[in-house]
Amino acid sequence: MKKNIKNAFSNFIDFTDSEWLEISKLFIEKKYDKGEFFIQEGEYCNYVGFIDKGLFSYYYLIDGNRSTRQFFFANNFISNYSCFLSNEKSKAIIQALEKSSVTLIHKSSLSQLYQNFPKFQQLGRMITENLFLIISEKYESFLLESAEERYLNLIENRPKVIQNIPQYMIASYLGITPEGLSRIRKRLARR
Amino acid sequence: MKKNIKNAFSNFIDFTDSEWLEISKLFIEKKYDKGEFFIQEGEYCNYVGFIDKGLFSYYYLIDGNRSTRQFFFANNFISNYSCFLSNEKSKAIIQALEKSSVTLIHKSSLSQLYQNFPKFQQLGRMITENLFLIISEKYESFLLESAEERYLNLIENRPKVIQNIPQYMIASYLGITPEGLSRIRKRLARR
DNA sequence: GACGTTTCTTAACCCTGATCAATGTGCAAG
DNA sequence: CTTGCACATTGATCAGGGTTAAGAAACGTC
Repeated sequence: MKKNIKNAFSNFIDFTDSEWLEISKLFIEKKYDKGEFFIQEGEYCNYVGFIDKGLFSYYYLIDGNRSTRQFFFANNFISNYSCFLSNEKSKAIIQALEKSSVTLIHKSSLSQLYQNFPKFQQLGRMITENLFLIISEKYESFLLESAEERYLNLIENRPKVIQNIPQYMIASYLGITPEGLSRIRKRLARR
Repeated sequence: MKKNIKNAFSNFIDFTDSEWLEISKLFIEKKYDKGEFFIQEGEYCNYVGFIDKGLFSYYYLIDGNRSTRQFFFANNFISNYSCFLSNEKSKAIIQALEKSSVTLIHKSSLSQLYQNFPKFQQLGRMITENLFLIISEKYESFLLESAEERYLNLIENRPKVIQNIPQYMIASYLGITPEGLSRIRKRLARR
């Protein structure tokens, strides 16, 4: 599945086949079963991943309640990137919602890539920019849209995947309670 | 005022005095009067700045209404960084709220720095990470706090500066209407 | 110092979604 | 099958903040 990440990279970086051979040696492929953790609360985050297949959720436990911040879908990077960078323990939890397959890069491998391939420095920016854009969009959607609109957008943009996610997680992701989402769904169904 | 940005950089990058001499040649110091624009809607954003002194607001015009997203304070980077990176025209406006002083770096100068000082590549990450953290915090505050709490935090964290900003901008920044903020202020005053 | 403009406040009413509590549904394990 | 648990729905009530419209205050300018 390394070709997925190769495709993703090649949008940003040109490299030769022999370079790619050396680079891809540093990648680790890992499978996750449903419910398995990419990172647990209190752990250090030493990997950035690229999801070849599957789905993860990124959430906090606030007073024992799951508060979902992100879903990570296939063909996107996955990480608690703040912690990856800051070397602090993760306050968030990242967990597979279904059987998934990820290409991992260890922090030290990334440093190695930065050194051996200066152009690879762009990768660090690329990942951060990627995350930056995702969060910007979410932030905008909170300012400009109602919960109902956010829900409709989610259905629009992630039609199939959303079907596999329990509603209380979707609600939390939308920033509302399960009851709130249930009412929105009822309201929409009446049309 | 270049020493401000030097201090900021030296948290991330070590360089010698002679390196710094070469680097700092690429910086441009610019003064902004109150109301002057760092970037206008529809312009390309070819500069990243570092605010030595002053205050800027970053906003959209939505149906003619100012919708404030950020304030940029002294000793922080300033940019419409998405546009800086993507080379698209800015949809946002960045405007000085008071007499300000900024150290600018042109995009081409930054590329030059990247080439001449590979370790400078970190700068790109640093800026993006900086913006990423800022927006993450704001996003969290929207999910977890009421407008009143966000207002109190703002007073707590930016006690003096906030006094110079008209309330309708603060309201917009907090994601509420001026009327809403007025009510909150009244409620707080009664205590 | 009077005027117009911009900003801020207040009030009445409305809407969205939170909270709390009860009920319903689906599925897994015994 | 049935017991139990997690998840979803529903209803009643409530609070925060939006909208609209009006007036008050602050400020710049002549």
